[in-house]
Amino acid sequence: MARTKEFDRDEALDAAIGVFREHGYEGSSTDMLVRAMKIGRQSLYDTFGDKWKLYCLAVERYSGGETNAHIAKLRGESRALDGIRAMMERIVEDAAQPCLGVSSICEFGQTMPELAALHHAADRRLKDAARERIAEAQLAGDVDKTLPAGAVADFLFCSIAGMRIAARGGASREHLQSLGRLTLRAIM
Amino acid sequence: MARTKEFDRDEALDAAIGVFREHGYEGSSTDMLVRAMKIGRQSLYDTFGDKWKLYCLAVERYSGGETNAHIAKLRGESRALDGIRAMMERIVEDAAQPCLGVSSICEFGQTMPELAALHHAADRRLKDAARERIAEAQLAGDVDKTLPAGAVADFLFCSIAGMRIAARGGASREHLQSLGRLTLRAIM
DNA sequence: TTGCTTTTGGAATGATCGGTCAAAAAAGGA
DNA sequence: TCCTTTTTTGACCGATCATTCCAAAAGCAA
Repeated sequence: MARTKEFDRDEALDAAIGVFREHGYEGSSTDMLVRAMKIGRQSLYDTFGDKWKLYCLAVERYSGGETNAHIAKLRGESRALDGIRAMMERIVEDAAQPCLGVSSICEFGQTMPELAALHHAADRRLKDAARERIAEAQLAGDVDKTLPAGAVADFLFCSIAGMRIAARGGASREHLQSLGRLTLRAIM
Repeated sequence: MARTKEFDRDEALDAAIGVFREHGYEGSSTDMLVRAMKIGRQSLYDTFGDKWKLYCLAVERYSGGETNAHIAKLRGESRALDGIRAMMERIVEDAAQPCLGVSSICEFGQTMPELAALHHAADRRLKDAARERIAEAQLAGDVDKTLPAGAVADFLFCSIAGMRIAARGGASREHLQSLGRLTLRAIM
């Protein structure tokens, strides 16, 4: 049971996430990855298999973290609508870095089953949490009761994806805030 | 002034657009392009320069066409709100094929000035036309008069981008229709 | 036909790709 | 100290990349 240095796997994965977010899968070379992850080339292959497996792990970790962050904001306020608003505000705050989820869907669509499965899993978890809080806001009279909570959740995440594209396309902070406001307006 | 066979330049460009839409820039090889465009490899380089110039031409042609289609729908109805609705319905109709504009922004962000300039130009033309029709709908009492027309236009295109991501992620037609409905609801 | 131009296809360029190999170096436990 | 395991390094592999060169083929004008 010999213990040696053993670099931090999650830390390396985070560095890989950074590269993939910025350049996509095809645009990221193994050299770029190795350099950013600050590990030896062989360590990458020993630890993560190959570039594609590393990418899938990166997407899984990234969307898990993003989902957690979304849910934390959703549940972080006592009033449900405030939680929803906090989630939208976080999007504005973090819009400077591109979203790996959006990038991955854009690059591969539904052509890679294992990737689509990852997205589907994260999506369901996120949508369930959102629907719950939306229903609560509807009971409180803050969100239109005539709208199906699932449709509202889908709309929120559609709008979030659009805002992230807008940000990647150069939209200013004020611009994004305006988009967030109109999104909330749609569900009230 | 010798006239010879001379393949159709626009037709070849359309074929290239098809490849780039599906696989992005990095994911498209010159072999794939040459095969799809049905021209010799040398003709590609003689006519379009190199892969990057071809990509820029493809994006320019694509976003020009998309902008025209959007504007045609916007102006195709006598009632302004109906024009806006028609534009949103076209998104649902054509969502099966990925959008080269979204893909290009996602892949390169603002890192390539010539590409960013293309997007900016198409964006402005589109936004101007939309703002005009939105103001008209506001006068008719169909769109909330308290919202700045420019902000409404931005919101519509943000939502359109989100819907296209959703479609690429596997959203059904009904799903997309619901997103379109909620988008319109936001501005009324 | 004779010419000129355009298009084509194959071969070849050098660079870079993802991935492997083997040996050196480093680190901790004994 | 020595031993074991992990990590790094750099060379190396075949494949593929974008691009170029060149000669053959094809189309049109005369």
